[in-house]
Amino acid sequence: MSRPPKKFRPPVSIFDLPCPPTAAPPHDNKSFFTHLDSVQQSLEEEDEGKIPKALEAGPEILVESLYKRRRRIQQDPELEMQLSFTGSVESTSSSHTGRHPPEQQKPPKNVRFNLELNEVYEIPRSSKRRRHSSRALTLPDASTSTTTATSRSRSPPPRTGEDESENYPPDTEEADEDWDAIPHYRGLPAEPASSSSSSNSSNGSTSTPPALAVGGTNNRARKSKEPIQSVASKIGCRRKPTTTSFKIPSLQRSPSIVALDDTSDDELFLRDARGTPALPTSYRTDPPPRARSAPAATSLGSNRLSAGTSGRPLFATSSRPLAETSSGYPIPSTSKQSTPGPGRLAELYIYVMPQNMDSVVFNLMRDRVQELKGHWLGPKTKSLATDPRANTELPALDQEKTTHIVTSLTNIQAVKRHLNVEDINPKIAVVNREWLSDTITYKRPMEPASYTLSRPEIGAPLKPLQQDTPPSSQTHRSAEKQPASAMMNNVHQLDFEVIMQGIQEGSLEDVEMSNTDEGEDEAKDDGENKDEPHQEDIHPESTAQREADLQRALGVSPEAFDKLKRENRCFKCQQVGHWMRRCPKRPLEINQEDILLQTIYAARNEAKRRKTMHKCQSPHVAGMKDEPRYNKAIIDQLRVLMKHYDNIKHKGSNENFKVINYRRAINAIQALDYELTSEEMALKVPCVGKKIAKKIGECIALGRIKKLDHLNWDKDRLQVETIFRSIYGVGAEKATDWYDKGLRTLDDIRQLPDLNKNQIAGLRYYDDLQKRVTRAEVEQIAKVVEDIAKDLHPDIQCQVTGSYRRGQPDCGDIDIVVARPEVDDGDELFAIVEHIRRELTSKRFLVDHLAEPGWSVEMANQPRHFKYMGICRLPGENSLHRHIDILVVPWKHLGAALLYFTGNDICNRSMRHLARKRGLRLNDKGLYENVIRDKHGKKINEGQWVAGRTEREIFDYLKIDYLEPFERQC
DNA sequence: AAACGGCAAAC
DNA sequence: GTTTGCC
DNA sequence: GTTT
Ligand SMILES: Nc1ccn([C@H]2C[C@H](O)[C@@H](COP(=O)(O)OP(=O)(O)OP(=O)(O)O)O2)c(=O)n1
Ligand SMILES: [Mn+2]
Repeated sequence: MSRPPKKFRPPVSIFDLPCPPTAAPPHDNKSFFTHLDSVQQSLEEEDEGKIPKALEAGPEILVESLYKRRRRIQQDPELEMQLSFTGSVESTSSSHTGRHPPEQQKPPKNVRFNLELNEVYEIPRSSKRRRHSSRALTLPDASTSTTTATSRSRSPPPRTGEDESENYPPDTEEADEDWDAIPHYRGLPAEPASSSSSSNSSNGSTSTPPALAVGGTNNRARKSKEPIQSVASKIGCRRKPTTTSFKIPSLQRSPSIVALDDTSDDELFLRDARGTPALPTSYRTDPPPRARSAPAATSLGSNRLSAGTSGRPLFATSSRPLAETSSGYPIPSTSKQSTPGPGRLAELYIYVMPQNMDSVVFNLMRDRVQELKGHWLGPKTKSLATDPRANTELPALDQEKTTHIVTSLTNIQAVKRHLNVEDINPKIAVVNREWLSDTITYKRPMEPASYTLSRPEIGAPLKPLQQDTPPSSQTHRSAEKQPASAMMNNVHQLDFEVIMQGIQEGSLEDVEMSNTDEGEDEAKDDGENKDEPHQEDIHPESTAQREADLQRALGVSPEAFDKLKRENRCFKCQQVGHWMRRCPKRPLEINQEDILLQTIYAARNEAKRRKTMHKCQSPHVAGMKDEPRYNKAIIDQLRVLMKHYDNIKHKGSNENFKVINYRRAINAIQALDYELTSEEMALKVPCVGKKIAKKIGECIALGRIKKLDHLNWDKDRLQVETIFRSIYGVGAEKATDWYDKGLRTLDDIRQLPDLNKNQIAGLRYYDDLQKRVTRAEVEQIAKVVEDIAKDLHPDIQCQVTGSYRRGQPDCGDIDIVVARPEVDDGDELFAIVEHIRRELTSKRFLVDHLAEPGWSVEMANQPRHFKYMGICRLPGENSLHRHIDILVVPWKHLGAALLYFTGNDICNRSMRHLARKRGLRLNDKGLYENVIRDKHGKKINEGQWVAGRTEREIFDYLKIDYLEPFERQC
């Protein structure tokens, strides 16, 4: 999407070095530190009231500088208020905008409605983001008891304690720490099957070495004081003298590398020692009242509030006051304008504020307004990739011309602040976005009083209206107090509108959209609360039709449907107390819903049932590999077939998925603990369909899959290409390419002049890399990395992931996730990965680099991660070269990173697929909601980060049972 | 009939 | 921009 | 190749 980040790493390859390579510690990352210096300098200049040098240094530095400055300001809410508008940077917004030409902003026609929906059907999402934005250091003992509460409290939709207990069956409630699942990891004797997971879990959490956490607290407090200081500490890191001795890790002691605590504690959030964002206290106290609909006339008084709106009943998820007609339809602004039609908006001069709006939606709004001949006064575009922290310069507000200010902000102060005005002409109506939605929908101006901001005045007492609350007794009670008609109009109507849309879109589950901030998580720091009540788009002309459709879709009789409606019951579960969109039964049972997850749970149940996990958790036990396996012939033959298809697959064809599915099927069969004795039986196995079942049938009957014999495959090609592909950096294409060129052996390949550096390394260490790594060696290697990392910061935490964490008996490589409590800043993390890389390279532990992370100005200070991939080797004559992957991640992404890096790949793909089906997006940083995709499934916005701090959080959000790492062997 | 992971370096 | 390969 |  955007141009590749500027890497400052010179294109020199250390692979040009003579063999055996001793990996000259590459080039210091000069520009990174140059950058740090310049940032520090400009900060100091700013402190002295000078114009920062950076102002002359070009946009990127400027942005950086401003950001730093902003961060400092954030520590002082008051200062922040004053300054949040002064630091706008033309260059950022324009340059970003430039990368997204208008036509890209405009999605294809068929997406539109969707987008609009996204905009219209938003669900208040209380100030969850805030809670993510900074996190108190979790003290080990506290964490144990609060972990579950934490993840619960964050699981949307909000649920009551009652619901939660439903959702947290005792056996999944606990024990997500691997050192419990894998006792020896901690140096404990393996004795797993006996101890229940529950007793294990508390053990695990509390056994986190307290020293680390405590040290972290102190550190954190110091570090967070001043960005300058943190910059300085980075520089200090550069100057850190290189230690010379290389310690051979003790083979006796188990590495203490297991200290990563994959838990969090929201309750401790407020005492965040790091002093992160320093949000105004009103946003830090929790829980912020959620979903208040603006009592219409409260406080926009000065901004043209029409009479007659206050006192209207306001219900549920809508802030739109009801018309007396009980129709619930929006009220046209004045009678004289009430004839809808094109050109009806010609008298409107609309200023739409981009804050808190999805760029796609924003740009759609603009198009619609212009189509309807309205005048657009706000910013012309909002680009997809604009850094939400950069204050984009808004066009000045024309106090005379403007008729409406449309905003997603929740209070008038914020509006003024963002517009950089003292006051707003009372003639200008300040309205929420639903005003615009309805105005567009009905092609005529709506009555502004029905669309007031949700929190007109900061600090104004909020009416304790129940809305958007989880199905709880409380909700229930108050809900029932509402006149039924009102509730119908507001809630049920909303629900079936939304659901109908979902039906039309082919998915019931994907329609839940929420507020539309985009971009990376909590970057925003406005004082705004996000729980603006949402409004629903109402299409009177089609309501009846949709209702009928919904009734049919739900499979109930019209009478029953009517009854549900009358009695305010959830359409889905038919219970009272919540509505469909808040139905705790949502989503449907996973096993019915997602076949891929079926394979996961098959593996899980298998693992549990057999209770053999302890075998593979111990390094000294052969593990699953040697276990008696059922269906061996079937598996082996399917494997051959898969390999064949894998090799002959052509891009663009189905072969890819064929192979994937073969793999799934094979894995599913592998998880069985019984012999397949018939085709029908095989058909029941997840991911085994007609064709594979038939082959299995053949195998059972004849001992051989017929296809294998009639395959006109090129056996030599398969064999050779398989070898080629086992070279790191070589895939199917390259292998075929080489075979076609007549190359047949590794030595042939070694002669090639145009190998890339990964292929060179792959060849150089080919023999070693083919060998599996014992768990014991993984631990030794991890210890080396951990020690070095802790040299830099003693509170850094490391965790071995990959197949090791899944308890596999041996590993293809070493995968390590590194994080530092509370640290999200990419620059700091980069300093960590650089430190590890440099130190271990100079110790000759790292001998080659396969992929080194790059730092780029554009991404400065972003909460990003860094992946290092290289070749390492323990000291000693006989040690082999090993592939090592080190992932340094922001603290807040730790859970997502662990989930991703623990795998296995199938599990990841399944979970991502599931997320996707629900309109979410899962990656190694977290779970994002509100993702809009084009018709090819390509995402067109980032979505909002909603989970990722802990693994459990992600499982919770996806509403699937937590899977222990060893249960992720899909 | 339309899904099937996400990312980024390399091309 | 698309392809290739990786986790 | 399998599933919804
Ligand atoms: N196609 C893939 C491959 C890997 N991964 C993730 C999950 C893996 O667990 C993790 C590490 O990748 P590895 O290649 O190291 O795989 P494993 O550690 O699972 O197995 P091995 O024993 O081969 O290292 O990366 C993924 O998401 N998708
Ligand atoms: Mn691995």
